[in-house]
Amino acid sequence: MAGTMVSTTNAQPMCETAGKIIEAAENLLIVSGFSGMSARAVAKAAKVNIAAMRYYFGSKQGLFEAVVRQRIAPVNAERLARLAVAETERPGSVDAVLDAFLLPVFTVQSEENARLLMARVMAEPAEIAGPLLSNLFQEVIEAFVEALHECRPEHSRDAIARRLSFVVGAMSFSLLNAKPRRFKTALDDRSFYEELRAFCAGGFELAPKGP
Amino acid sequence: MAGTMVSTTNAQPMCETAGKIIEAAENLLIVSGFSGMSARAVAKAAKVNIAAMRYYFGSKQGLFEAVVRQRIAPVNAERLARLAVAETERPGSVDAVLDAFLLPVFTVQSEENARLLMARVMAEPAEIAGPLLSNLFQEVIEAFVEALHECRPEHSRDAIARRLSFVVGAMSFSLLNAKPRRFKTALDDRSFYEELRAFCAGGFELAPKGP
DNA sequence: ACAATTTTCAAACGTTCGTTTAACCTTCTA
DNA sequence: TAGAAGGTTAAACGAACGTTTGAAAATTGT
Repeated sequence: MAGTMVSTTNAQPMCETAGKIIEAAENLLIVSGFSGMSARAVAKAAKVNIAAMRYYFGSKQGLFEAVVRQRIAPVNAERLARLAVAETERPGSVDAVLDAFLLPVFTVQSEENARLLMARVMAEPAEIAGPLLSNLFQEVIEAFVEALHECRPEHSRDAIARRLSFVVGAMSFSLLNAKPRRFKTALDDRSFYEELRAFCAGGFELAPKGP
Repeated sequence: MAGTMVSTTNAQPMCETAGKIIEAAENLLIVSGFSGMSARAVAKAAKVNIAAMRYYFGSKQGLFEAVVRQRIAPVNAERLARLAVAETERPGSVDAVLDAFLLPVFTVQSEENARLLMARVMAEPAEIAGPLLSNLFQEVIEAFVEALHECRPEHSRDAIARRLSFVVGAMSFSLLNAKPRRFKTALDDRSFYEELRAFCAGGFELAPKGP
């Protein structure tokens, strides 16, 4: 067997070198995406030999998946935990379910990088991040579609799933474009989150009629 | 001067070779993104010599911009045209403004590729598509922010701009993920559009109170 | 028909890519 | 003290990258 390779499922302390690689890779991933990020650039930014990447993560793709898992898994765990609470304490509330889905993105890791990475990965071509994201999100999506369907049984599960993808898109895209500021908007995280939640919650209301 | 280079502002008939290159580049862009698409792969898919790319478009980046402009410019022109109509015929209607913004994506070019390309480009890292998108969208965004602000003057222009970015994100992301079907949902364009419009329109309503 | 221009081509440019090898250094154990 | 194990390194692998060259082919104008 070649190398030790840090486990992807179990979050062991992780040696200093692997940590530096992950941190550097995350920063480069956010600005350049997977294909635009070179393994050599990661090694240089981490001030580490390039062979260390293979030693710890096997390949560039392995490093990518480690970075993504480390950021997304805790967010999704928190989502499911909050959803369970919401369903017992505020059953039938779309707002509560949306809070359970959206809030962890802003709270479980305080760094902006956590949100930027998530948004960047969501925008990655399917051939790069597709299977990984399917694994990471399948359980969460099923749970939230079911929960939202119970709040709004007049919508089909497919319609709910579509709306949930609108929610994810609204969040991801606006996070990605907060930096370049194509839609000029500087705002603290709290206010931004509340606007996002309000927008998404409104999207689940039944359409009101005419002008 | 080296080569002729097809103009980016003026849509001349364009010779067959340049057309084949654009078409091949578009298909590869959609699935791989800019960094993941190699110029050689484009030449091979277009069954054209690789030097033809430089001859007509100057560089890989030039080809990228030509592809994007050709698809997005007509959509944005139609958006502004429809917005003008909406403002005179249904003043103050958020639905009408959102229709003006969203419908052209689904109508001015019937091919699915047009929508997929737009979504893919929106997800491209800023260092690749940033300046291009700023040029292409600045006028449209300003016009629609202003129009929406007149419909909902209780929201600041910044808040409106943020919500518009939610709209763009909801559309882009759900288009990108319609193929890999992470959010499983197969739907004809018309129904998909109506759900999207309903969701976005709801997002502009004032938040209703609790449960 | 010829000359001028535009378009296409094979071939190679130098660079950078992700990956791999094999040797070296450190640390701990026998 | 010898050796095994884990960690790190410089150096190089072949392949693919975007770009460029210079000349052949095709087209155009006269």
